[in-house]
Amino acid sequence: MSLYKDHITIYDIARRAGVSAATVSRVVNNRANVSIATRQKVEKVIAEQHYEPNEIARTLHNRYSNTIGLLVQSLNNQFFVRICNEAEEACEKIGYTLLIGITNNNFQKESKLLHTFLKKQVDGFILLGGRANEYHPSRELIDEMDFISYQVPIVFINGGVGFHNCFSVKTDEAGAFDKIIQYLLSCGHRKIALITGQQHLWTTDEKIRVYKKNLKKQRLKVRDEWIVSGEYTMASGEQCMNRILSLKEPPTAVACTNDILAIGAMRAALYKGYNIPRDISITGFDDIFMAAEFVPTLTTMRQNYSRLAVQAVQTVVDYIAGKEVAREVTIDAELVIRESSATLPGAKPVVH
Amino acid sequence: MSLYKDHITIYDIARRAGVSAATVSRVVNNRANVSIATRQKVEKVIAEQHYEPNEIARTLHNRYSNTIGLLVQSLNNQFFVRICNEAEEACEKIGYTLLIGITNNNFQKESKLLHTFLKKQVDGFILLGGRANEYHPSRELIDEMDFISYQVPIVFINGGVGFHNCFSVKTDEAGAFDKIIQYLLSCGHRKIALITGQQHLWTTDEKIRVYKKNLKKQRLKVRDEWIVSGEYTMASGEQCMNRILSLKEPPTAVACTNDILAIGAMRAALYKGYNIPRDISITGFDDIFMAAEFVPTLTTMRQNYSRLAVQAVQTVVDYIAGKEVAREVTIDAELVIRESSATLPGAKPVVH
DNA sequence: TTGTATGCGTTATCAC
DNA sequence: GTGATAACGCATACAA
Repeated sequence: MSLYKDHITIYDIARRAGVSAATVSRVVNNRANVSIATRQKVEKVIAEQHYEPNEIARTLHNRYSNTIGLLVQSLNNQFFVRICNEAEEACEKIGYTLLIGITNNNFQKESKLLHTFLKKQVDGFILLGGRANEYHPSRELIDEMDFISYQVPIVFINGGVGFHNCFSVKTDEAGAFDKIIQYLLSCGHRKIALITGQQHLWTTDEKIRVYKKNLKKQRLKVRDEWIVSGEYTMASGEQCMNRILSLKEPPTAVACTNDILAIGAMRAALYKGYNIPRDISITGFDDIFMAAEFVPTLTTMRQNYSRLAVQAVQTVVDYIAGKEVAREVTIDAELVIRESSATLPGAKPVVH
Repeated sequence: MSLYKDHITIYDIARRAGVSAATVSRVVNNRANVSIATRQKVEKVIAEQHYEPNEIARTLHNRYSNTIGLLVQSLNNQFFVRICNEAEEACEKIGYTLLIGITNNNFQKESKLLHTFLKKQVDGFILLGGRANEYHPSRELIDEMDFISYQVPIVFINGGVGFHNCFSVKTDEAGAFDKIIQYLLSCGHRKIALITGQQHLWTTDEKIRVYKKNLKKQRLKVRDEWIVSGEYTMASGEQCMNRILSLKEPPTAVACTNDILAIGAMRAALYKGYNIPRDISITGFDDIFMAAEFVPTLTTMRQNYSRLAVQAVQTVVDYIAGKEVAREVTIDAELVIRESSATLPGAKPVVH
């Protein structure tokens, strides 16, 4: 490897400005104890030479890299993308760099990235999706998280149940799903089916629970064949919907546990010639961009992306600054009514 | 900031193993000149202590961080996301880390990220979208790129015209757009409109040129009102399409310069009650995931994401390894015929 | 206010 | 085959 990197260092500046490296450092870091004359002299040389401090050397000395590692399951789900965007912005605002790692829901890769980033001295982790969302994490996973969180803070977004030493920022998924199911009920729907992604994920199981609870409260029968679980992909949403549409007694509404599934479900219904929402209502969860772009547009719960991300970043930063930090923060979601859901005759919808 | 980081260092291992730090380093780096006995002894301690070398210190010494910075315009366009994914995978395979920065098409942010990453000692840059796509880059931009590329290699993906010191990996956009226009012509379409994003972008202007060239070759009139330019958003695609549909003499086909625009165009047509492709054919460019997910699915040109990304990463790595590297690499795209385009009576489509 | 010396964790050079 | 030492670029404690 040819060594062609040849950077200007603090010593070059010092020599040219006729001062010591320490003084240059003071100027660069805006320390008070530098005379105006010296400061100006040094600043002039810095500008002339386009000097930029070496962050690697800084990190080695300071022990802090001003970098946060964000491990995300996939960037194919716009939900994750929006969180990344917001987190990146939040980081930039406070002079941090966000290191994004894509795990592809591959446990090994997730583990590898965790260590790679740790070796790069990230100051903390934000975990989004992936195995941390398991409802019942394995002993091995817990051990790994303990190993990491012993060194730097870990913040989960919408996940991380059962990791005692970590932090968690999450949408009030139960409350949010409650809202949308109650909305469908208030629209007069009595035959409501449920399409979910993988079970045993925190975000899935909570919603199934809320769905059942609401039906029971309305004294409606919970039918097993109306609860169809696949995985969180559009193709799976289609398959689940096809299953539902082929039932002897199809429902009038289908609630999906995320938007990707809902859009898959809409595709399936559209292909079979159904009119949405006239023939069947469909709802999602997340409010990804596509929810407003598909035809018809999707009724869904909007997660507060910005607050989720900002809170996660802030938690890392506050923690390493030694501040007192809440172990768990819950954030509300908002019902967004669009074209994919209809009100049945005689009903008057209630929005909470 | 409380200093709670307290890592195990090579000296800790050395002390515990009863050897010198130099020897531990040799073991860690798999150097040959270490006796088997010593090696095993050291490895045992490393495993026991869960020692992981500090990459920051390594980078400071080696001058190489094994990190590549990827500046991307946005992660909301799935095209960019796929490139990021592929690049990240390519990096991981060769022990590199990909540092993703999101510029939001904000020139200032792009510039800032460039310097931030440089200070973090990235070994090279990959630039995806953003101002580098300008057909005629400003003097100021060229100067900035020169400043950077003097220090580390810069590789543009689908852009970077006019930066003499940089590298470029690009889809053969002209050839690819040629294919899809010729396909539409071979389907019998004679009235073909064009929807584009911002002009003065390399990727836009090339396609306009190819569009005009093909019409002229067929002795078809190039009508100004059939060339509608907006920006690369779905909403803009809708607006452009509405403009086209309100013409006295609407076309039978609309070619769009990317998939996002095409999906916007389809939305607009669907809302007005048009049947696609019976009433009007629509084509895109890129083959993002949504192209296969929208109803109807979109006929488009598939860019070779994997090759684009792998080639870009390889270019950086080869260059810093001192190898001879091609300044420009062009990669073919592939026509993907789906539901959104129809063949007019009597025509027989030709696929190149 | 400024300079000197030292350490951050690692690797390379040079002895032994 | 192994160890001592210097250097990477920066920032701080301490001295002046």
